[in-house]
Amino acid sequence: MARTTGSHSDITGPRVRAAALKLFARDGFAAVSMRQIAREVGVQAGALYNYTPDKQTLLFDLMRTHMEELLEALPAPADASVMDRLEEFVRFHIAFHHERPDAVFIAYMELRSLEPENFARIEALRRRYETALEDILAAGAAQDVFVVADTKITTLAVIAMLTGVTTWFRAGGRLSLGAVQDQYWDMVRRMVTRPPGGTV
Amino acid sequence: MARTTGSHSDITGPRVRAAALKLFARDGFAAVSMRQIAREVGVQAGALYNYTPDKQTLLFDLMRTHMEELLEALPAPADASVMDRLEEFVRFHIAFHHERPDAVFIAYMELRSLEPENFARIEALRRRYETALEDILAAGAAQDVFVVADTKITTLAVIAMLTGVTTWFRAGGRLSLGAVQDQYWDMVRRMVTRPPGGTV
DNA sequence: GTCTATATTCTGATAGAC
DNA sequence: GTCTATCAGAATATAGAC
Repeated sequence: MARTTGSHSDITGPRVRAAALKLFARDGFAAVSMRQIAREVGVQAGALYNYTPDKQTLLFDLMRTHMEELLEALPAPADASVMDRLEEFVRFHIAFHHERPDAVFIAYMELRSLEPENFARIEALRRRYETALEDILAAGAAQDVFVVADTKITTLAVIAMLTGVTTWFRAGGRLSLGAVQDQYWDMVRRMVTRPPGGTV
Repeated sequence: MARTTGSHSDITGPRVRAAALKLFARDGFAAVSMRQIAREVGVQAGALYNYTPDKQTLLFDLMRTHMEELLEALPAPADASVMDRLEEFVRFHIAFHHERPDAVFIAYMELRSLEPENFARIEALRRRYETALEDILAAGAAQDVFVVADTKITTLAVIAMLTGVTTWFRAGGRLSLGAVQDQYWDMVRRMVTRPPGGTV
């Protein structure tokens, strides 16, 4: 119970964010109190305010950091074929989201907990990510490599499908990450292409 | 402000559930207070407890009702072809969920707000629904009509993809409900089949 | 069946000692 | 930088009048 004195700013800051990430993901932003976060970190509630001006900003910073890391890690448009670029996107999305289940969960479950200004900023980052996929689909459609009736709808459909993986996939289960990536790539590929010789 | 006396049990009960459904969907279970629900209905907070023993039960009843209605409306296994049964499922899912965006949203956003026993009961209903789709896919795979590497994964992928529609589709927008159903059915069909003559 | 009033607990956030 | 103590308000739920 002690821990009465000492400087821990370099350590405590990340621990506050880690605790908030874990608890927000498990119970939801509104259901988690600052005291719960403090207890998880091992400090008193008042000490949290050395690391965030308020609870809302704590949530926003978690979401913004996640989206920025996602965009930074996203493979840049290469001069590879559209088929290879799509495959790369699918595998990237599954792998990246698998490594950060809590952040992913928060990023699209807690959008409604954001105040309007913060919501707009996160939404803008999310759209940039969607656009990366939409660009690939549009390029493939233009080249007649993909059969896509509506690139916007297909973008949303593919992302919804891929993000759903995080709700059930756990390492060490029946399937390896690679096997899951293989299967989803197979489904996405068939979804947007028509094999040579097809009659429909 | 009056409304001081009178019997309204037949009217007020449904209005309490409607208000809770709306507010839970918009702000989340934990973020909505009983006072807010009461204000929406036009009664005092204490009066709500004539219609629900507590807030948790109110949420549970909303979710259970939704899942039961979903299962009841689900087309029964017919002796139609597996292809027709799959198409029927896809169109049904989109149409049914489109009619009840609030209930759908709550049903899979607020699972974590349920106490363990209630969670188990809702989860059981959800699994029955998934099984209906999985049965169709398994039957189609057995008949070599569908190409499905893993029926469980494909089931989850299709449901995630279809449910995602509710996050963006609004009647009166760019696309009609029928057009959306057509496009999703096209994507799902390609996802699980290989056209005759395909070489891969 | 709804009201008013209230018990009890918890909330986010701040002040000041160390 | 963390603690203790506290403020002001809101939370769920209940009791009893009408």
